[in-house]
Amino acid sequence: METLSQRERDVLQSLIQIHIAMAVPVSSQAICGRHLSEVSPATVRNTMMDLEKKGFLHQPYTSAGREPTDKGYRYYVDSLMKREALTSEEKQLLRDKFHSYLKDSDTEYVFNEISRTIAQLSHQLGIVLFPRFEEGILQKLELVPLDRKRVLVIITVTSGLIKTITVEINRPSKFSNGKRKILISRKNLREACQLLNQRLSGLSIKEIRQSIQQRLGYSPQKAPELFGFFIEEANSIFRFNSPRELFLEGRTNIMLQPEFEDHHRLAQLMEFLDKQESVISLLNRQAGKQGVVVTIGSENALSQMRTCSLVTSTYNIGDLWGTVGMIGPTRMRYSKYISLLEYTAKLMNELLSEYSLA
Amino acid sequence: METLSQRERDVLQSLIQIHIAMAVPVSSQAICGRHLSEVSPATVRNTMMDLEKKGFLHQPYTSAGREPTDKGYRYYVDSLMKREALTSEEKQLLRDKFHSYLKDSDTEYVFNEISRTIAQLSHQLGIVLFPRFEEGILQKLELVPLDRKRVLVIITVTSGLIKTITVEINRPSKFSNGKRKILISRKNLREACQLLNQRLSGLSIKEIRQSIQQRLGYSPQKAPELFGFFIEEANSIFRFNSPRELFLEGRTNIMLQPEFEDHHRLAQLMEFLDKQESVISLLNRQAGKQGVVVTIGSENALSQMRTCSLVTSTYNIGDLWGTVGMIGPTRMRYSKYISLLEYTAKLMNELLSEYSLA
DNA sequence: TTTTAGCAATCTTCAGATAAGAGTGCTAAT
DNA sequence: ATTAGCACTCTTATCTGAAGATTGCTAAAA
Repeated sequence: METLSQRERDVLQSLIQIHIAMAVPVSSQAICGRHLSEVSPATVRNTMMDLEKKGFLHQPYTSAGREPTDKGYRYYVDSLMKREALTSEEKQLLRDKFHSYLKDSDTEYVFNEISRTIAQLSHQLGIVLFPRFEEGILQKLELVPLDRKRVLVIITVTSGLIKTITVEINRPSKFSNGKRKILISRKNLREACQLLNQRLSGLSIKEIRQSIQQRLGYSPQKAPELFGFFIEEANSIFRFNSPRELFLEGRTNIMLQPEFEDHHRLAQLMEFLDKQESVISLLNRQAGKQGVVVTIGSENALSQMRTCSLVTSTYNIGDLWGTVGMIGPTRMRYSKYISLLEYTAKLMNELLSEYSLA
Repeated sequence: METLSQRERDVLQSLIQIHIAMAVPVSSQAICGRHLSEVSPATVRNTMMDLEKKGFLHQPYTSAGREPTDKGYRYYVDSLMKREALTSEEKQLLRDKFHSYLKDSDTEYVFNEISRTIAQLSHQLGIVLFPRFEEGILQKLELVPLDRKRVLVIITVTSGLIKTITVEINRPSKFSNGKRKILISRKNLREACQLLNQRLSGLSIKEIRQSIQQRLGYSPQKAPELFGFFIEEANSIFRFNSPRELFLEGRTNIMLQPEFEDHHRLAQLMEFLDKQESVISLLNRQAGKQGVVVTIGSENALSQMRTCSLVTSTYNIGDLWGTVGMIGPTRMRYSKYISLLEYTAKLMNELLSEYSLA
């Protein structure tokens, strides 16, 4: 990492703090007025020129104040910024909110409210991505007959999280080529269920989907048709990429930021946010990183995110993990929001594992 | 309804058509140029004055062209507009899309895609509201043990739609005041389940929630604790107002309309859309109406919707019904979009009932 | 060598002025 | 009842100049 003189560090830090608060290019005077009153504006100006040459600042036009570049923010986040811890009131507020959500045992509701809370406290866009169910280890699989044609598959992974999927057995398809009808009897189901559990439990959902064919083979000893069906349909049964895994709240917060006065830029971002898959894939790049991760502006690669920062943290529910985070303009209060996400993730780790989630 | 002369009707219709296409105040000249070439602009001007006096038109400023008022649009939709049927290509496209969604039997995905399709074809905001499960008649209720503490409740209503809810049995609560633990044995569950079905099936979910106390009483003959639990928790078990009942797609479409150049107005609308409950309650006002319903601008009462129109239709899945619709500026192509929603609802009626939905 | 004061130069922003143009409303003629 | 003609109104775009913010540079001071 590039080294900066103490003076440069002071100026950069001060400038960024002012810029975050005021959302306009910062002048040498402003810096002296607020933080560095011991030196003159001229001195600060000289330092600013140096910082600009090194790529930490940028001048929107000749003889305007300076704004931090993405590189400037990066340096700030990595080396300058002092974390602002949440106050005990804020922590209590968060705890209380979590407990009130959890009264309702509807998982989706809980996740949605969490993203809403993040949005509320940060005035940014709050994000929660459902735990990556695919990575979960199958604990138990149950089959419940619904009617003549449909079976409910209940998949429990070791975290205790469950997913239910309705499958239609006798739908016209390649497999049952119009001729044989599979009988859904209690007995059939019980046998199939037992065998599936024997063969599949302990594997991750992903593994199951990928290798069910080999694992089960076409050994037609018991309940062969139901088996055939599961093998045939494994891809859709064990696939969990529902668009409903992603919870975004607080779009308005972002809209109201001055950097999105430009209508066109805003439209681009919103279009991007509307495509859940692309947001999910953005979040997946952060997968596996420890702690809170900040991705600033152009570090995001995607053009729609060029002027935005993404702050994320991973949370864990048993052996499953998901992502919680926020999106806002690069000019955001990292020092506070990092703590917010850290604490939110911690609460999720603590509280969500203990409760029933479906 | 107010009666208008043929001339007035011609002018109003022509003006609205032009306004929908051009998004600017319409001049007398424009009307003569496009539709009423047999009369002079001066004549049209006179008629426009009459229409303005009657409240159908409005002039943004002296000596500008005219725009339709909400009343003008209302008259247009009720008496002037010729429905534009979908072309057979469009119908086929819709059918194809539906069939491709239904390959995946994830209900939420299907509903989400439908709202996305509406958005795509109309360039407005597409809306789908999940069927009102509350109105459904309970067909069957099943209890499946998940682990020591949790039971999965599977509720099937007569349409065949199902919902699953995880309930935690031994959570600390008013009811089990810290002392007695309810045992979740297969036998206990089977008995409770049987009894619940006996007493509750044939009732609507709403009725069950409201009157479960009376219906089950505290008759502690069999599985008394489990029973007590269900009575105690009926309100949360049989409540379905998940925020995930509402599917909105295509926010960007609306943003790009010229009427939302004003940032502040846009922010207000988006804030409104972000509060799912308020959108749901807006949709619920259309509940029970037949066919496609158009609500124009201030007819919506809500200030955030003052400049928008809501077009909705009801669809049915068995005995359940839901709402599908769109939101856009009052200046929208009603003639086409009404047909679009009508056909979409028809497809939903036809296709969704036959498939497994969970 | 580092810091600072002083100052011309640069660029934005805003208010006001002007010109062009679109469209109406009115009047009088058809 | 319709229309042509025309003055009038209001918007929009472009330009201007003044005010103000802020810089970069130079030369002096620390």
